Amino acid sequence: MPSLEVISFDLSKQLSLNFYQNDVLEVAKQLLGKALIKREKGQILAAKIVEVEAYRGKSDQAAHSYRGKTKRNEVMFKSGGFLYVYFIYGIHYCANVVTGKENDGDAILLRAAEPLLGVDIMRRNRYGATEGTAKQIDNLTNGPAKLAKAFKLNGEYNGVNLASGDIFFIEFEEIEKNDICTSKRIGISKSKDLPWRFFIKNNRFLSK
DNA sequence: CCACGGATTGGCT
DNA sequence: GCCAATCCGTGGA
Repeated sequence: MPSLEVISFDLSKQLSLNFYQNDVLEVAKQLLGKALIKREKGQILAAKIVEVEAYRGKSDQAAHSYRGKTKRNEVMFKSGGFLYVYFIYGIHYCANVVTGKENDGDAILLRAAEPLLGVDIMRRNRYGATEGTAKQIDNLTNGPAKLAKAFKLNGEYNGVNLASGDIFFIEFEEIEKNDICTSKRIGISKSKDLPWRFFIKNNRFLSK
């Protein structure tokens, strides 16, 4: 893991829409090692994606899109390259990347990431201005709702274009094929046996 | 119309 | 390990 001081970012390596417009399982694996970037009030937030889950509109009963388009899930039916943010358990937001073609209903849940830049802002977003630096960096973005909160990805960001705004992904780190692990998805009750969770082996920032 | 439960988290026993 | 928090989309009556 590179130290924070020597990381250099090439924001011109922003991924374009065609990156997202492929099969959801392919894009999910390719998203590992990419950096999620958000410009927030002139500052840069960045985190390396270390864990994701794929959801597929057709054939996956756990997908919000499985029963067809509704007001809530309509963004999932766009073509790849949009952000789908949903509200869950009355408290939390979770952020997804829409993939594939229009009306596929496929998306990738961002489950965990490794903070790279803007850690103090992430802390503030997660814990409020008063809690400062006491909280450990490990707990900032190691879960889907934690990541969404650290990046302040709430309902206002549902439907934003990942190739033409202040939120996008860039090339960051190539992940060895042997370091990409697969498992069943977490926390669902339907289609629970599909092996559509992907994560970087032994990474310290995986969800708990 | 109403009841149910969810792609989670954090605090308490 | 267990469970409350707290909203709202969805599905059955």
